Order: sequence, then structure tokens, then C-alpha cells
Amino acid sequence: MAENTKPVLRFAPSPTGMLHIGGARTALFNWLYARHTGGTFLLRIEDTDRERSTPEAVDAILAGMRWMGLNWDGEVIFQFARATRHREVAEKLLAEDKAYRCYATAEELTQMREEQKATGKPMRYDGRWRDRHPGPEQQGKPFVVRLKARQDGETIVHDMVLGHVRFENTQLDDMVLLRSDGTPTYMLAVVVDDFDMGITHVIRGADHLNNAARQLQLIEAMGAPVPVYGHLPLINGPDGAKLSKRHGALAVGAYRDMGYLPETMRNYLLRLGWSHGDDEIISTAQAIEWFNLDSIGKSAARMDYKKLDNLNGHYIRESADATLVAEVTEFLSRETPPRVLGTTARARLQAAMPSLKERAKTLVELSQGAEFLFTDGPRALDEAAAKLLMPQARALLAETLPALEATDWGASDLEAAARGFADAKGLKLGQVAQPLRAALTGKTSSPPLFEMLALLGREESLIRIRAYRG
RNA sequence: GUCCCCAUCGUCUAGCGGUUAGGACGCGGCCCUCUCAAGGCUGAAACAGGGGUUCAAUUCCCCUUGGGGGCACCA
Repeated sequence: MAENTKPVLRFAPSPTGMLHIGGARTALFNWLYARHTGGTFLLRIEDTDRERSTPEAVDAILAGMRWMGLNWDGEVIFQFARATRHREVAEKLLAEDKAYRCYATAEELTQMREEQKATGKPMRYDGRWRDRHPGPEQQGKPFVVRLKARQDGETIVHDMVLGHVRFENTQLDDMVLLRSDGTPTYMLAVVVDDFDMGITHVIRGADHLNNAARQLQLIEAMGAPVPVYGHLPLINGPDGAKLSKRHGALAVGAYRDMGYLPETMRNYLLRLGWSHGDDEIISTAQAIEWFNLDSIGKSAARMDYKKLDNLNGHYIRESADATLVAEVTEFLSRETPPRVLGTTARARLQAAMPSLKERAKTLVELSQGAEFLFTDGPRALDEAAAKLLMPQARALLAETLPALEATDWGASDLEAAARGFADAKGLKLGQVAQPLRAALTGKTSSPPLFEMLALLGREESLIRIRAYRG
């Protein structure tokens, strides 16, 4: 058997919501492993739940994947389109006596579970139709098709991250393969699709660990090859509790809106559950080279937004100025209402970017820090700046002005002038600079003052300073 | 309830029988400095508890406790 030895991976989200952070990490790990091994990374949309699947969610998932930079190979596969094939497998199992029809009604099963719960017994399907043949009264009645799973022995999931996990087969009940309307369940669809697509490695959330055992029974019944499993520990919120809407920022799109860079997300999510010695800053290229399944941690991790900020600050500083100008421009255009930067604003943004990017942790902070470059005229003062520009400071502003006006408005000349003035007055440079900064930017913190004065130019700078001179 | 998984600083983690238990974020201090950052130096901060195994346990085994996940004709 000359088989393709390259791994085939897949990310298989269900389109019932946005691509959330946990799903994004699962996708990332699959993608990294595929790229690391030169294998294939497929994207399969698990839309067998017709009630809850929406085209909007499909779009959101695709958009999220693209933003994260996780490119998949080949066409997107929609699971529901393969329903006929799934049914075919179920029929075959039925014919081979590896599956059977169950006529138990929903009410009947609910009652069964309630009784089990009341008597403290494990809640499982009791196999009431496993060896029972339908009588005349079942004629024309709806039924589901269940797998006739082995009841003795145990099923062992050989997991790359969790090790060998054993389940007593008595713990696993006969799962539904085909619903009473004839549609396949997720359990059937995943196994059949993974088989048909030649999936060699199944990397997914640990919430699927129990499913793996049940799917293994189906795989055995089908005589299909067993893939390598890797169940990733879940991601919790900052408080350690399950990640939920309450924590906000669930969807990857929310992170984009908060001004995080895709490379930040890839690096952060990678380190959340995977490690390579003491390395923290790991470029995507480096990640592809290093990624392996052995270094995936076993315990659940929590989101740490401070660390995410820190990483994002790093990647912002690493980004090329022109790239950031484009990012900020694009970012502002997505605001409501959208903001459009003129050519002057863009030129100033570009010129100030080396200083600007040193001070921002997110694209939001970057845009806010550049605010004073976007429009002309006197600045509105923020609280701290207003407090600083008290009469005394304004008077000082007026006194400083002549010294500045005497220069040819180059950054170093301006600084020299300000220093000279401060020395003459027996003041520290900061005491002279702060009022100037407040008038120029409307804030008490900004990129280096003299660079900004030079950048804005003599005329514009003087307009802003004179507006607050006492 | 039942099955399964997990457990090192506040957080993410390194460690794979013998270490001054390392790094990163965050926090404190110092330096640099026109502000804010960035950067440099530095400090505090962890092996959940109890039993074993062993000459030796953070490391291996068991129990307890604490988290998490599953137990649908959802995925």
C-alpha cells in the first residue's frame, strides 16, 4: 500500500456562531501541524444541524480564518451536502447488523433518563431496541438508527496530548447515527467524512474526548483506519471559569476591533497551551518550524489580556511604519461613523509613526495617540491637559514663545531654544515642555515634543500654542 | 449523580528522580528621560494536601481536595 504519508488535518467548526478564541486556537494548531509537516489542512463546515446553522456564521468563520492568516487547502467542504453518503454508511451498517432501528420516542427516553437520574444510575440509553424486532405496532412509526456498539471490554483513545485514555464499553451507549427524519447525526458525519477525506490527525478541543471513544466504536464497525488524536485543553476566562459571553471578546472579530494584530493572536494562542522552552516571542515562520504535538500542555489555560497587550505592543513596534499607517487608516474607516484621513493627516501619521508605535499596545491606542495629527487648529484639552494649563503655565507659554519663534523650527534647534530658555529661567526642561505639549497635542503625554513641533511645522504649531498663551 | 481529563509564582509556562525550581506577563524599586512609552538592571512571588515507591521526590503510584469537560434524534 503506497499511501500518502503526509498528514491530512482538518478544522471542522459548526456554523452556529462566530469563530471564537478556542476554535481559533484549534484551527491554528491544525494549521501549524499541517504546515510543519508539509501536509494538508482542510476546512469542513459541520452544518448538519439545519436549525442552528446560518450562512452568516459561515461567513464569520471564513472571515475569521482569513484574518488569522490560516489558509486552508482546497475548497471548503460542507458536511450537509454529503448527507446521502452518510446515510449510505448507516444503511450498510444496518445491513451488516452493526446498527439497528430504535423506535423509542423522545418522551420515552426523557422518562428513562429521569428515572435513571432519580435512582442515581448513569444516564445512558439502555439498549431497549438493541435486540428487539419491531412488531406490527411499529409499522410506519418513526425510528432512529443506532450503532450496535460493543458492550464488553474497553475502548482506548490513544491521544497525543492526554496519553492513553480508557473507557469501559459499558459506559458508552448505542449512539444515534440517523435521526428519525433520516438525517445523519454529527457522530456519523464526522467519522464518515474524516474517513472519506483521508484525515490522519484529529486535533480538536478536549470537549470531544468522550466523543472520541464513541467514534472509535463506529470506526471499528466501519473497518476504517483510526486517526491520531490530539485533544486540546480548553481555554477559560481570566477568572478560570468557562469562557463565555460574560468575558466578552469571544469572537476573533472582536479582537480585531479591539486593535489586536493577527500575528499577535497567532503568537499568543500558540503559547496558550504549547511551549518551546523559554521562548515567548515566536514568529509564525518560527512556529511552523518548531510546532509539534508533543509539547502541547495538558491543563486548561486562562486568557490573560495583559499579556496579550504586551505581545501586541511588541508586534506593533516590529511592524513597518507604512503597514501601520495602512492598518490605522483601515481601522478608522471601520469606526462608526467611519473616519477618513486626508493626505496631510496620512503624511503626518507616516512621519510620526516611528515614535507613535513605540507607545501603543493596540491599534486603538495607536489611533488615539495620533489624534492630534489628524486635524488642524487649536486642540481641545483633555482633563489632565486642562489641569496643567493653569494661568501660570499659560503665562510661561507666552514667555517661551519668542525663543521658539527665533529658531528655524528644526527639532534640535527647538529643543536647544527651549533648554536655553529653561536654563535662563532656572527651570527644568520638563516645566517648559509640558505646557507646550498640552497646547500642541491637547494631552499631557505624546511622542517627543520637539519632533512633533517640527513635524507639524511652524505655522500650525504656533496657532496651537498661541491659542493657550496667557 | 456518573464517566473522563487536569493540578509548578496572581497568569502563561520550563522542568521529564539529585536544580540556588528557570523564563515571560503583571506588580515593586533603580537607571535612562521633555511627558508617556520603550529599553536596561533589580526585588517580591509557586511545586494544593496526605500517604506510599526510592538512597533521593516538583518529577513515579494511590487517595483527598479543587477546577474543567462529557452524559441529546446539538455539534
